[in-house]
Amino acid sequence: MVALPLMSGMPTIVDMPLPEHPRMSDVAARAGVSLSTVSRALRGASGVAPAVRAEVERAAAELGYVVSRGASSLVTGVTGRIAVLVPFLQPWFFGVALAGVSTRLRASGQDMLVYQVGDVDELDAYVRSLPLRSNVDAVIAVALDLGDTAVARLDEIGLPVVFCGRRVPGRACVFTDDTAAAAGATRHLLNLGHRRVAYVCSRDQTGFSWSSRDRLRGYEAAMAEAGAEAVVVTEPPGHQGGALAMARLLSMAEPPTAVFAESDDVAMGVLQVARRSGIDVPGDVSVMGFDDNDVAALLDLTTVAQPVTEMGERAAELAVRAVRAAGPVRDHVHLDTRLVVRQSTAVPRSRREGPAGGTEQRG
Amino acid sequence: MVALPLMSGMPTIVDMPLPEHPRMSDVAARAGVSLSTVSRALRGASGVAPAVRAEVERAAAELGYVVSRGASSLVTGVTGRIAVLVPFLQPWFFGVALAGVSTRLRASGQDMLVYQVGDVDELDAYVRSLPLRSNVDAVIAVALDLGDTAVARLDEIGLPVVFCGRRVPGRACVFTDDTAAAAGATRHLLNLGHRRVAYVCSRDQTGFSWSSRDRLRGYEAAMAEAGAEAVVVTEPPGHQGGALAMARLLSMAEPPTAVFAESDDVAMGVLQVARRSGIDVPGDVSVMGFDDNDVAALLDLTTVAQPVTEMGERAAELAVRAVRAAGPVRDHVHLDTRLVVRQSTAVPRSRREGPAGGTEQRG
DNA sequence: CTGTTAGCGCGTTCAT
DNA sequence: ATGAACGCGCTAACAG
Repeated sequence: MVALPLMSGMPTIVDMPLPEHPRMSDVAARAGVSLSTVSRALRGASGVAPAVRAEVERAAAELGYVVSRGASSLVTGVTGRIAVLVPFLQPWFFGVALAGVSTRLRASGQDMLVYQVGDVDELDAYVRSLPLRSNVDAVIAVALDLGDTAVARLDEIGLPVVFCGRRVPGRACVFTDDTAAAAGATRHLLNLGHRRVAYVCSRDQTGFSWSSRDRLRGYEAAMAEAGAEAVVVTEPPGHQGGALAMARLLSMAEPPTAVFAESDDVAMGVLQVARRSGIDVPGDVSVMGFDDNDVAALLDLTTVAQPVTEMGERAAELAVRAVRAAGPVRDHVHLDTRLVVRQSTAVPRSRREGPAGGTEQRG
Repeated sequence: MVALPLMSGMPTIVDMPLPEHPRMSDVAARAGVSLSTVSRALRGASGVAPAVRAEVERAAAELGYVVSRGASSLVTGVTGRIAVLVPFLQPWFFGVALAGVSTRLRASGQDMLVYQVGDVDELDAYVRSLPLRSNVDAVIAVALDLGDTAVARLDEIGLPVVFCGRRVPGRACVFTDDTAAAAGATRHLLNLGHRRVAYVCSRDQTGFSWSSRDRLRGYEAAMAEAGAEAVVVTEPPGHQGGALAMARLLSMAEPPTAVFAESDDVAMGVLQVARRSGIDVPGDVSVMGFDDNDVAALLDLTTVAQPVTEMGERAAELAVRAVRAAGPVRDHVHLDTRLVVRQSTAVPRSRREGPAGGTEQRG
């Protein structure tokens, strides 16, 4: 083997192609000032002569220089990053919520780190060991119940937490009143004249609560209030669960005349089975959803609309505020839902054909 | 005002509540070794006596110590973060793709930074100034055409780029053959006996390509091959565009007997208008989608399925490899699509009622 | 208003 | 196999 004469200190082919990014010292040299001045100027700190500031900015622009966040966060402790925890990434809700968060964070130049924590164990693993240490400035938990231990851990680290989609006493959170909304939706069905109103809720397989319990409570309250008997069917999440639920409801001795599904997704399974069974909606049965996702409009589904994008934006807003305040932010942001009445709900057949009379049609 | 005797150097109430995280020196002290040894041990580097390594790990665990990525990336240049660029966050496709990326990155302990770049200007702004400098190790562009200048800029910085959902010569990418898939879907309709097959494509408002052009090409090729005349209707994206398109198609002198929509989302608008117009699907008109999103199954839509989750996973895989290799990775990962035949496509009515005979039903 | 100094927490040479 | 020094790129205290 031939010994190649590689003198150290001499540039070799190896270190030439490194496209060395300009550093702050390069900018300083070009602008003819010191490092601190560059730092101050670029950071918008006070105490820099306007002319000097302009000169520094020009030099930076010409060099294509961008401050290294990694380096500055090492000393400031601020990373410019915010973590968003979601149980799933696929469902409509989370995409929309993330879009809201993203929009808000872009406005303040923060970056969005997204973690999918499918079950409580993953969540725990995330909170425990992974990348919290000097990795993010705040955490936004979307439609997620962080356990007490997880929250305690975040507190210990001094990391602000914002809950999005769930009301948590004593914590920064943005939420809608699921219970009241579900009660309102149920009352709408009752007011139409329905008595047998069934509720389809999804089994909580992952240990999280998707506001599921709250909606159930609202339904039950409204039913009790009206003296009607609650009929609750529990199936797996998603439209498949909705389909299973509807199949079960249709095999009851006295099938319901109205079905309130926990979410639009579930409602779609209900609609599918209804259609395939030749059951007219809303003629034979009314169907109510929850969410107002983009398919709901398409299917003419009456549903409860939540301002999901705004929830994301507001949650991000709280997170940013918490970072800036460097102290606890405990705001509760309560957003309104609204009932969107479409074609999937109507007066029950019994009412139309009954003694009340009117312009009802038969056959 | 009373002057408070605050001696510097003396701990005040201000710096006491800071929940000081343990640093590497704390671990070193507790294990009775030096910083370098702790660093080596925790990083799994060679040259540490097994006993010492165990001792260090124990000390770290007891202190709840986690290595600061910020600090280590300052010296190694590796951030452990990968940026994912998406044009939108809401559509089904992106949620699923992100889930794939997330899963793969979790496996190697990388974090996922998500940026929504709604139009080319935002993209440019992102690539140009924002957080690239020592902020991420690689970039995954999902269903996005990075312009040449943007790519050149990333090259300049030395940041690996992986394209997900689009074939880019000379670049790492994972993709499906949209042209072939669209051609296959079109041929399926032609083989059923349809001659007037319309294509609904969405206007590219943002300057991005959603594989739209490729699918159109496949459709046109298959039509030409069969000697059939191409009928292309262009409308805004989403199901609203699909609805508009179907309305236009239905007002033609000779409406098509089959409609091939660029995406399932568009197809849903087509289905909606068909249903509202009392047009039977597939009796009067066949409808074909593209994507196989979760609603397609619900609506019995025949469509082209893409392995979106796998696309995300493979893209992340390439990104991780590029980071490790520290050199260019140019793999092309070609994934297969498949036609999912459901109830929205069938032999055209003319064929069923025509001279071919058979067990067709009338009325 | 500006420059100088001293670290932020860690990886990486070198010695030993 | 281990430890001491140095520096990653930047900000924060000081001095001038």
